[in-house]
Amino acid sequence: MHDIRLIRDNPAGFDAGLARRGLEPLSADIAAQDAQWRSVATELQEGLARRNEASKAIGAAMGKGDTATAEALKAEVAALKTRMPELEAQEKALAEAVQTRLAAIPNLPAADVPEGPDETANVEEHRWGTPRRFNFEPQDHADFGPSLGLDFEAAAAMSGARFAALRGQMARLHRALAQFMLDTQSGSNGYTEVNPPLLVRDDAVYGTGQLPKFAEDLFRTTTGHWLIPTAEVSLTNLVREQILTEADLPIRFTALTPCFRSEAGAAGRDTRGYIRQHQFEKVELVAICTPEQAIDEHAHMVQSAQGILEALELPYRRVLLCSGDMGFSATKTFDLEVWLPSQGVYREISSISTCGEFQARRMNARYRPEGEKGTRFVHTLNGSGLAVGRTLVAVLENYQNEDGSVTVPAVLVPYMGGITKLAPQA
RNA sequence: GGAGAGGUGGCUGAGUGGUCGAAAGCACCGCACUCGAAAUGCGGCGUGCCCUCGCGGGUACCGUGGGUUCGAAUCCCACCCUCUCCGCCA
Repeated sequence: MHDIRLIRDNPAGFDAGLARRGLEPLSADIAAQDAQWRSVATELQEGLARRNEASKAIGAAMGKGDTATAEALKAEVAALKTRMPELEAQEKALAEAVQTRLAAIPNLPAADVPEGPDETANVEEHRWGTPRRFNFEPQDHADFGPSLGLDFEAAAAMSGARFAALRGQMARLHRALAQFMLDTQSGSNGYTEVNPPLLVRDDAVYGTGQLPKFAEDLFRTTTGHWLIPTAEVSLTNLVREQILTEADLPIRFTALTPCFRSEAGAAGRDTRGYIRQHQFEKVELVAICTPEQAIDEHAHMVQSAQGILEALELPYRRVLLCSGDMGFSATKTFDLEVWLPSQGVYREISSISTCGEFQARRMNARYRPEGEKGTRFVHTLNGSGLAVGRTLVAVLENYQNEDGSVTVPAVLVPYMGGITKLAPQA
């Protein structure tokens, strides 16, 4: 959510930011709507002021027992009030129109975000690890996975496309990955482990920015709840409508949760394999901090996510997203992409964004700066640390052997009860 | 799901139709006292929005949304949430 004052004060700057996102200028339109609202609001307030004045006089007259004066004043106010309902309705409609307008505008890119229309303009910043040289043709996990317990067929029979069941060693490996990630993030990386709600109300999803624009990407229950598409929603909303103490910041949360996405706009993309599912697990990282802390928190979050890939010895690269490829609420985003040998490409496995006060405004999440009066909006950040399903795919593909087995990464062996290899089950 | 109680400022908590943005206490800030601190005393201290160059003025806000009234924290309706008891349940 943008501050209307910023648009009033610097319309050109606002439109320039939108242009970097590939959007048409909106400031003139919004400013006009806003001016109209203010004029109506002022007129309404003047009417209310006169009414309040007269009502006080009525109270005073009645206190003195002067019924005649009181009755005369009552008649006067009644006449004065005839125009009020209309003005009130107008004011409300105009205020809502401006709000609705603002709520649908994405965050503006930070100054150091490269400009570009789509992912082709993203900038690779860092590369870690060397893709393994196979002395055989590396296979697609969708091909050799099923014999290791990755069951698409049975899941499709009960749930349809984009669902999978993990069995036996495969389920264990998935759990090991999740546990390892959660332990690491809640340990030395300093994120407080949370087990949050997976079903949330409109306000929460609006707060993080998935609503109102992206309802079609979400699942909704018959009770009107939304299934979270990411724990970013639950973790960030942990501070909604709160006034935090500066000394408590930064606050870091992590959670291992299922995520639910309808993938409405992804028809035909990644239909094979375990890359794009309606339901997947993810270890999420969220930070709530002051504006001054945000850059360091972002760096720390990136480190926290990269650390997982490095511990698993999975080659990856870090990409700074260009203005046109960022999500709705982000002002700056790094993606981590892991090497998938079967496709010979790096695929997104984590997205780490700083949102400035964009989400905080929507959630009304503030803090009280020390030695300053009043409150300020917090900054919010979120990132995957990591997507468990996609990490499983990366492990399977990078650690595959010619005989169809998969070596368990060393760091996971303790989580596997000593199992060092997934072997095909005929 | 049923019955009951309740949601008031950063916190605790008064207030059941008018002069209530709201008593009191705590917390916080300033001043006094003190070598300094504590204790004590005095004063200050909510937020959003609109108008104004500014001083300042106006308006809204007592869970949320409607309604009654000249006037609503206070009365009415709906909803949300919390607590207690009962039922059910992993």
